[in-house]
Amino acid sequence: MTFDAFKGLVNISNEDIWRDFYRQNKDKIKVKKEDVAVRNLVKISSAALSISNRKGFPLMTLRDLSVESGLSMGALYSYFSSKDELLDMIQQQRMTAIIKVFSTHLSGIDNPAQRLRSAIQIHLYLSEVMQPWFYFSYMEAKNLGKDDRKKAIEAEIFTEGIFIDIIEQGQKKSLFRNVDPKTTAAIIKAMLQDWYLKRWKYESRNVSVEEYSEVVIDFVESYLMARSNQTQEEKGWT
Amino acid sequence: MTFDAFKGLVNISNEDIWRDFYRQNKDKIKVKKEDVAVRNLVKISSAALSISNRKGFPLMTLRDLSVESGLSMGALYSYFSSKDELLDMIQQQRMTAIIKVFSTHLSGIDNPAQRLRSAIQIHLYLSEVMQPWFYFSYMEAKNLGKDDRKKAIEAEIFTEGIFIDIIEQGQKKSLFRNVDPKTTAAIIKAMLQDWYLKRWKYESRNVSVEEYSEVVIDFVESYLMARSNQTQEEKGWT
DNA sequence: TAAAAAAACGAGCGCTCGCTCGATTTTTGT
DNA sequence: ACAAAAATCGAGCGAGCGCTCGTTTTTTTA
Repeated sequence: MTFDAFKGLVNISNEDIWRDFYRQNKDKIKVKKEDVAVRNLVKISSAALSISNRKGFPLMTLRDLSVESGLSMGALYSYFSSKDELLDMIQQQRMTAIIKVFSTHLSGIDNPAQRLRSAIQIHLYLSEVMQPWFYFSYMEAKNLGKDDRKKAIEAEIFTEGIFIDIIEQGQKKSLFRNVDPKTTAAIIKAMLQDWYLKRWKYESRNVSVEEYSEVVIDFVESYLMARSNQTQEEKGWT
Repeated sequence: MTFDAFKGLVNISNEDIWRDFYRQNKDKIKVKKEDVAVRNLVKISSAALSISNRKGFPLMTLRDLSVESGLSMGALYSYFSSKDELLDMIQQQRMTAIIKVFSTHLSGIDNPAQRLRSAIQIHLYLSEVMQPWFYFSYMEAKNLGKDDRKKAIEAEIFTEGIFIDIIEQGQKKSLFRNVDPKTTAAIIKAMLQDWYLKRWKYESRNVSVEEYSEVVIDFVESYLMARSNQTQEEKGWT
């Protein structure tokens, strides 16, 4: 699947995401009219992500946010009750989106090899569509309260778990060699994260998300398919 | 080389590092006696890294630092002239150490395959010895001023450049297949960084730095040695 | 051992932060 | 068109920040 095709499919518009959020949190949000609330939630989250990716969430002041979002201090506090709650809101939205997209796009793919390729591609494409959110969640994870830190770790474990399962399935069917599934999955995650953490690098080198995706898949397949009975002498490594 | 052997060899004690720093910055530091200055610089940097790794540098107050280091506010300002300068000091020290250790341990190794293994191992072992520094530098990079941000990017490019060179050498000698050296090096870096960024994960799974090192080397060798004329049908991937 | 030099001290300054709330503007219902 | 309801406004608050500097304590010198 090309990235453009994926983008059309998921169509995770900020508006949809925040409309859902608003409906689930009508009691907390002081603004009564849905359209007004959704419009401003989109403005607020966009501004918050933009500023945070520039200087980090702790250094973002609510006055910054007020200017960038075009809302007054008071108006901002109609949508959240503290700066920490704003942080929670953004984290929560990202995790919901990840789980939703993964379960949608992986269902029906049974072959472990194909499942692996798809999972890598989905993760990369998703992080490309929602780059600021991914970057934000990763970099600000340690500023969360302990409840939310636990949630962030669960999210890390969730996506890693997808890869662990796939690798174990492939090993059971003797498609992959017997490497440690957990460490392998951890390394795959590291590769996927680099895409949104070092975007400046790949952008300056004109590496597209499709190209990066191919390299990662090739990397992982090479590792999982390497002939384990091949000695180092045969490889010419010594 | 085992990790313990490496640890004995480098012996980068905080004291040595800060003694060098003190001698190079006598003019800026108000304390005249070397032993007193070095002792306190060690205390300050240790405390700063400890607090920062807990809550991040921006959220660390100088009162926190005062309590944890055992020095008064005034005493702290005998060693640096602003919180930003403290950040610079720590960054600067890390980069000096990296360059020093790499050039020492890679000189004399000519075979690209062996050089690759050594470079991976050195990077992992070094980040293990200096974990708080590595973690700190990575996470606080975007809070630097633009001059120092440039330095941080240069450091990223420096280590990546080591791997790019090795890969190109290996390709020239036809030991490695013709993959893109830059993207490959970037992915190797991502693997190496995961070790110090997600230490909690590997610790809880009882993965040692030696074990992780073996997996990364295996991963990278598999990729660089994969037979490019092998079709997907042969691999059984379809 | 007492004067001088060095180091450490910490209350307090000016400032910015997160957040509040009475005043004001905009939208809605009739 | 106008009153009621909803939404927005932004000056101002107390807390806590980075940082200073007159004072005190410790160490060195002779």
